[in-house]
Amino acid sequence: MAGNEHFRQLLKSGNLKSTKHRNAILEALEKNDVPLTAEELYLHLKEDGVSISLSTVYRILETLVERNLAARFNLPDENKAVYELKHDQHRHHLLCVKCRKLLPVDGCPLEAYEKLLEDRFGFTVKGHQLEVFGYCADCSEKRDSK
Amino acid sequence: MAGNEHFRQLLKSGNLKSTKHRNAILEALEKNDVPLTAEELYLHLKEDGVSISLSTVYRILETLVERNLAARFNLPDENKAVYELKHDQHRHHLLCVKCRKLLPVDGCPLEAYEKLLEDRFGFTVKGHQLEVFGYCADCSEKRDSK
DNA sequence: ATGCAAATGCGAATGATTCTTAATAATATT
DNA sequence: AATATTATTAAGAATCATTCGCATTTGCAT
Repeated sequence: MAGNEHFRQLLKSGNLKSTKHRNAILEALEKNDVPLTAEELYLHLKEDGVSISLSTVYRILETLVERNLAARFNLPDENKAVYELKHDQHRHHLLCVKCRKLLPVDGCPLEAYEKLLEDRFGFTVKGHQLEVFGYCADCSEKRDSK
Repeated sequence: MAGNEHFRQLLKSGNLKSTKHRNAILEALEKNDVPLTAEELYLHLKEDGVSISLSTVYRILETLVERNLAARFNLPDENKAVYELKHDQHRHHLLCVKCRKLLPVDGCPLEAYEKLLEDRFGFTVKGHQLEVFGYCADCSEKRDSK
């Protein structure tokens, strides 16, 4: 129950009641530190002894995204969405196309580019989505030595 | 039938037979110049008098992506995939979150960043996916004047 | 403690995508 | 130009992710 109070605050900041399920989902997202699908979250909670309905998982995630506490996006070649907590530091991910591992990377290279887009196209940038994919260190090694 | 020979070449380059349906899909993708969903393509073809099955559209798109003639990705807040032809110039898109228009932008700001990732994480970058979203010139104006 | 609004469970409904199988069409060969 | 070979397509069923509807339960202000 360590971070419970922390999550309660977070939820209050979005005008949301603090419930067992919401706390559990926030905790799972924080603990894992990589984007997860609704079903992965559902299974993690189950393992932790939290009984929950899959549709509730979806509903909670939708709410968190709505209140800007979480982000939803898609990884390449997947037809399901993943979710992660909004971090202080804006971040992206490296996706290994071989082992499908995800490596979070803090920081972002796009500030200058977005200014350029605003100047050149009169487009008001509100955000972006960037995923980089390739071979992680482990899988690169194996490929090299082959 | 203007570009037929052009598409035939393209398909041959991927070891694919040139068929009415594949040509029609390539033509629709080229003509529209923005990413389209499988269903949008299906409807466009229908309007052009090309009778095709939706599952064939999916299968052809999958094949084109496999052979690296097209790219598949997801736009924010959509749970369906869109497809576009691979262009000579690597490109990204500006998505207007208000009117949902898509504006293609040639060029890419990520070369330096990818080198940095390779150095810092030993990650071998094969590609990336970047979509920028915000308000297009038209929709920005309306917001300003409000 | 009580009541009301918000949250949840459960299963059905929807929407996108993939699969299966029989029929058809595109190419290489004659 | 006809044929054999093999890839491609149609049609709809099946699957998977996600959303919805409604009855029940829970959190929280009073």
